[in-house]
Amino acid sequence: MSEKPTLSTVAKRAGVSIPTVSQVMRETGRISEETRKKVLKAARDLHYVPNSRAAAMRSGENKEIGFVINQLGNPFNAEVIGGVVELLETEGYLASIVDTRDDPMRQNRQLETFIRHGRGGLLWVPAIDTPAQTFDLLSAQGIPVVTFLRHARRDLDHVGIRNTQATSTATQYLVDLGHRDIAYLGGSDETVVRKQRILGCEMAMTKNGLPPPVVWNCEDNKLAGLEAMAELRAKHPKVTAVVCNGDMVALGACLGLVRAGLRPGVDVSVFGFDDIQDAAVATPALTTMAVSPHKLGRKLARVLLDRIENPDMPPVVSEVSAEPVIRATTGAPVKSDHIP
Amino acid sequence: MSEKPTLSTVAKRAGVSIPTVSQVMRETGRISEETRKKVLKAARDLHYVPNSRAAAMRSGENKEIGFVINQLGNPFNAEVIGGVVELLETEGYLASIVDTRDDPMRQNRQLETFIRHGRGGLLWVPAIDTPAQTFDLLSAQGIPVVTFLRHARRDLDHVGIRNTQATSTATQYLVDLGHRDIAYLGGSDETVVRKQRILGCEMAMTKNGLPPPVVWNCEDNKLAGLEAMAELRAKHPKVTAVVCNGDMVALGACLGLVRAGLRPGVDVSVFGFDDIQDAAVATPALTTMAVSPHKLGRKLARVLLDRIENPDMPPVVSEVSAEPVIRATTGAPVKSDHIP
DNA sequence: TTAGAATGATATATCGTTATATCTCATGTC
DNA sequence: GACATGAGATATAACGATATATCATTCTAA
Repeated sequence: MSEKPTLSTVAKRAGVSIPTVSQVMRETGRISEETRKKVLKAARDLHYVPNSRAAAMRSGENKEIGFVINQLGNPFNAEVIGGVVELLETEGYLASIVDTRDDPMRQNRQLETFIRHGRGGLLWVPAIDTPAQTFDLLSAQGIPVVTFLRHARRDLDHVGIRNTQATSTATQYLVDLGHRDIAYLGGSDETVVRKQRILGCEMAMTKNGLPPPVVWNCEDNKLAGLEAMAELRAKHPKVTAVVCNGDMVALGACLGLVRAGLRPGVDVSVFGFDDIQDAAVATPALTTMAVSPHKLGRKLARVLLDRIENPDMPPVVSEVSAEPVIRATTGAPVKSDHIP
Repeated sequence: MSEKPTLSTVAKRAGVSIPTVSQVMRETGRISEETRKKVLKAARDLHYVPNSRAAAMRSGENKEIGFVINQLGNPFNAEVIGGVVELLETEGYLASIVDTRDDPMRQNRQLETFIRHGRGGLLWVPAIDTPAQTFDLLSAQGIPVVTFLRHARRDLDHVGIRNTQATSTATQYLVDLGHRDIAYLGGSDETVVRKQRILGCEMAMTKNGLPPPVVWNCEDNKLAGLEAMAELRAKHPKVTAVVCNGDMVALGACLGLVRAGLRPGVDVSVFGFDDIQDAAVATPALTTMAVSPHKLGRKLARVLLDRIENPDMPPVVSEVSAEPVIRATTGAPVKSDHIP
């Protein structure tokens, strides 16, 4: 109802000057106990909350962070966000998150919006086909930026996953079980992440003297995974195991198998990626490569804070390993299928 | 790398005064074509992006909105957020979202953070047991606030769902199918929302001369729903249908039935709420009450923008109806169970 | 020819803060 | 008693923008 309280309002009510109130609020310790009490009482009475943007303008210290992500609904990302927010909160920072849906135009608008609205640092999953112009825009602002998952520029800090290593591990596990016809399922984009994952799968196959995997594209959600699995089975009936681009696809693939009267983990093995919450609850429970999204988020935030504190460090790259979690959707191939 | 470009930087480069650049950027139309071009070129060369916080400070117009929600991971909420962001974007607003996880203390910190960081309006799902002090804080700032889902204060604008009507419809549908022993499953909180939903269920029962439903608490996620269904069956074996507090619980309940060797929609009927994406994909597909979260989000944003435009209107309350979507988890009760 | 209007640019004050410099006393020292 | 010392408060300028008032010009009309 009433007008927003400011330093001036509080100062008037307490009968002191504006800088005095400012000093009390910032606890500089140079104000006598007596006036301090007067000021604090006035501030409480008026429900005064400092305006940190005005403060930021003067002092240069800006504690708002922007997080530009490619898919907000994704449960993995949701947990990453949780970790980011948690760490930033403890340091008094506020994070705002926007979803590019992998549209470079929207992304450019959003980054500009963040700059316009004065963010002190940015966390960023660069959209597919991000133009060079977008990177120029960012570097012209001299604002700290950390890329996440997709390592786009070497002159920017980066936090990501050891993708190649992860899918290589998953593939090797399937080969050790006895699988020979393995496919890579999911994704349709040309991202660094997906290329690395496919590469890991290929490397493991080659190392074992096997042909490279069939790569089958589809969007990263359950429904697409369900349909893609059916199509893949139709075109490549010999495939006995699939390494998936993500758990959503993997869960969809399992559903697809069940609908076709097949048992995931017995007739066809399915290996996921991410270890989202549903993976453990699903029936059968999903075998997957796990990275703790929460930890990843915390690390991401930490790298940004380090950069803010120390702007002149050389670029930092921090990659986290994924660990296999073996559940029920993987098993040895059924022999009879191989002797027609 | 370089320092952040400002009006002053651009003005110097273009050889004009600061207000001139400001006018060009704001397209007031009072600047000659010739100087306009000069200025625009300079701005482009420097990758100048206006600082809207400095602008907001002077002009009072603030296009940043805060959204304080109780559960960010929830897919229903994720879609609401999509709708909110979409509408706000078209009007040049930026939304930042924080997750209270229904903790009143955290919520208070977050609201204060938003005020501190100068938000021009707030969207808010009040946490359970929000203290009066929090409302005082908000009203002292004179900042536009719209509550969402949980209608806490009559002097604030509100957007929500017609909960009582919705569960009444669902329950009536089950009664019409022939069910007599119906339970309400899910939630453990004392929120307005849940009370309204239980009330709707009760009203429909009473109207049909039936006893009020058994109310069985559990958290709003799949795993909890799974366990709760088992417990409910053990304690109340006669129950042939459940109305659920949300789709996550409903899906969990279905899993629980399957694990117990029962068929959802045949042995026990399950009615969800929300119509999240998984509801249609699940096997069997979930019958549920659908509200379009996307539309709801757009409406929510619209109400806030109206309030910002017209601060002196009386409080607005806008409630949206939920529509039943009949799928496979509901059906007539099996007769044999009733004639032991 | 000259007052008056219209046009295009600039000067200045201001938003809510903080940094820096300055001021006013009381106190202590020689 | 004169002067330095320091604590506690305040005056002032700045951050990056916009609103308002003002200042040159040029153009129009009597």
